[in-house]
Amino acid sequence: MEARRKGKGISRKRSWRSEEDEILIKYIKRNGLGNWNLVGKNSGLSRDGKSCRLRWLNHLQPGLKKNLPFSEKEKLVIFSEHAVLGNKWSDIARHLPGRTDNEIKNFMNIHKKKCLKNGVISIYPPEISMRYTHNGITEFPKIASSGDHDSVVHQLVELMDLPSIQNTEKDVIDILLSPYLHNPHGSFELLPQPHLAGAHQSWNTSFNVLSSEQCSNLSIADLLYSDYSMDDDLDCWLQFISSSGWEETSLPLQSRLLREYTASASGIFDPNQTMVW
DNA sequence: AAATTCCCCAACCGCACGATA
DNA sequence: ATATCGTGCGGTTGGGGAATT
Repeated sequence: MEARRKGKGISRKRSWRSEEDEILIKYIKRNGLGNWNLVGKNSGLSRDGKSCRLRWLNHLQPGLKKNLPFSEKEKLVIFSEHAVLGNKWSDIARHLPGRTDNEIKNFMNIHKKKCLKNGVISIYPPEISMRYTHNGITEFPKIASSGDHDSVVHQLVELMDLPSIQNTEKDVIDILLSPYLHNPHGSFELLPQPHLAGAHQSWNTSFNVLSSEQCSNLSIADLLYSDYSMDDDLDCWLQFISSSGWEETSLPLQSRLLREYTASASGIFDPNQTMVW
């Protein structure tokens, strides 16, 4: 009635009361799991079978880790499986005892939303996305959310305020990557981009300089997690690039060139420094 | 303190698929 | 072969508490 008065129509949602839960649990204890439609009809609940099934699976069945936040290990499993399976929530849930598909779906949807809001393109932590980097080529991780591919790319284009490019993933990636390719110290660095402010915070990690080997194995996703600002010495770097035949070289060779260059650079960069997450 | 906005998560919807009649 | 039913799945919605103004 309240909803109707507010002109929003009648709400379809009705939360389960504890009395209803008790009835459902008793019914299933007595009759076992079987035909959910019969549960709806015979339990005395004014709920349909689907609703009963959902309530049981997501909240009442034994062994659920209800009210326990996902552990870091569980999160890693989710990301790892999602990178392979995509939105196959029930398949992912099979790897996590006590967790439901709905729970995982909610977690990922919230996570994706945060990534999108913060301008983080890769939804996966680097340790996951690096797994899918082979021979220097990374399969770009799935981005965000609902909607078809084009609409996702369109979202990105809007989000990143890139007005005049084609709506293709390649164009978006090219533009996203371009700032990194001009770093003079052998580490890939991110140009100042206000729309990416705070992006690195999503993993609660710190990101130090990468060694050149690490750079050569980096994925787009990993690059997008860095939060370094552009170095002033751009001209020097560009000069090095143009004289090195960089464009024609293979990734391993580029890696070596980077190493050589950084070794001769001002000492800001330590080629042996490791990445800290 | 009150109003508003944000965010999370439980509940719902529609569709696909397999089993059965 | 096909109609019906039950189940499972993924996408979406909206209630309500938390955070912010």
